[in-house]
Amino acid sequence: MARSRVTIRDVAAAAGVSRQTISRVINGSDLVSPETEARVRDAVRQLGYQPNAIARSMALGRTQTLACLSPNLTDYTFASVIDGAEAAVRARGYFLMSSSAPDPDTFASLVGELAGSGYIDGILVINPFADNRHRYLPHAFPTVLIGARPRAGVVDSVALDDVEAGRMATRHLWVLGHRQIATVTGATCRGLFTRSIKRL
Amino acid sequence: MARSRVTIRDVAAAAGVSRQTISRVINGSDLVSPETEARVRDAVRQLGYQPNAIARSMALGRTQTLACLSPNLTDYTFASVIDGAEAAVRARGYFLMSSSAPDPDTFASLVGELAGSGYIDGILVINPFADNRHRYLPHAFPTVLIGARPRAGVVDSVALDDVEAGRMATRHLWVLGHRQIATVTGATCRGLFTRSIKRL
DNA sequence: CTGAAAGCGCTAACAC
DNA sequence: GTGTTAGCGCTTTCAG
Repeated sequence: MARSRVTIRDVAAAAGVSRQTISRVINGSDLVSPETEARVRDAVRQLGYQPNAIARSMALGRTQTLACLSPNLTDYTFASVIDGAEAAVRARGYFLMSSSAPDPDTFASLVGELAGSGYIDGILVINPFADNRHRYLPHAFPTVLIGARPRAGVVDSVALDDVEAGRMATRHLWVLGHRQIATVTGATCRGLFTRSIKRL
Repeated sequence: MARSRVTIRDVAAAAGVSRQTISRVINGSDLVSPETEARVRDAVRQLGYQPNAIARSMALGRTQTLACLSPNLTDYTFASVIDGAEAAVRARGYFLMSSSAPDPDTFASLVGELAGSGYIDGILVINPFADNRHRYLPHAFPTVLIGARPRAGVVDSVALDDVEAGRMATRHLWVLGHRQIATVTGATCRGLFTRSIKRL
């Protein structure tokens, strides 16, 4: 188990240097002599050392982990966004912890728990205006809204211009010569699409 | 930010007791006098204290966090499983960090990183036999396979009896009097379904 | 019932 | 270049 794993101390002993030097090598500091570095890397390899992320987070005050909250995980649109977010996040050396909050209450308590526990460096909120959950957005905590309308204003947000998207799709069909164009939507966006088409 | 938050120290000072006592109250130890406890709870509330999960993990040697790895997040079946797992996990006071590993390589590196970093107490693997990724399952690390065939054996696993499920569905239709029964599937399970129907 | 001391594994700030 | 000294915030002995 995690408890029994080899620590920076063991590596230091094996390489005959101080822990600090190990830390330097691990974090790519360039103030280490090439030979020392080589010796350290050897020790690391032989002992199968992997730095403990928790201890690191503790010392650094940040966890390299982001949370992503969405109403649910099964909605294909949400899932796609999360998938993309995860790839982007990981490419930058972060982890993503995705959770779903079906209702505002769950959302509120999750946000409180996540933002307050120190487990997370920032939060991504998908569909922040669903059932008024934006009222429970974390205060003074790094947050990005996804799928927010641009009006979000105060916080950073990624918005999709649904109206323009509809217009583009319709125009495409129109250009192809189609004149009988139907749209299948849910209740909420029906109005937008209709308007979009009219204005073409 | 996390760094500026109120710590157990502040609460201790405010309540006029030692940190240890705060810790006891937080963790529901019963060796604290009712009045002390009340005083502590007051201080906690007034200062808006929330224990730091990282520090806690550090001291405890576990993180109360599980990881769930699936080939992707957008497959409805996977997403449903994750959604369920998350609810179950949370109900037991854990967090769930779901990640997707589209290919065996990603899977292998993710597993190594997660299992070795101390960030995670255990791993859930969805569809462990997809593209042979079971070869890269973590060694000596708490793991549960989901969607594994019962033959998994060595590790704990949750299996779905696809054949019996198909049989049940078909029988249901049969009983209703239907005789023309079709099945729409992907390439991999076609054989199973066909057999299931034949044996009815 | 409560407190004091030590330590989890790592990194930052200073020496040398 | 490299080592030493302090912590990060919490919990666990072990004393009182």
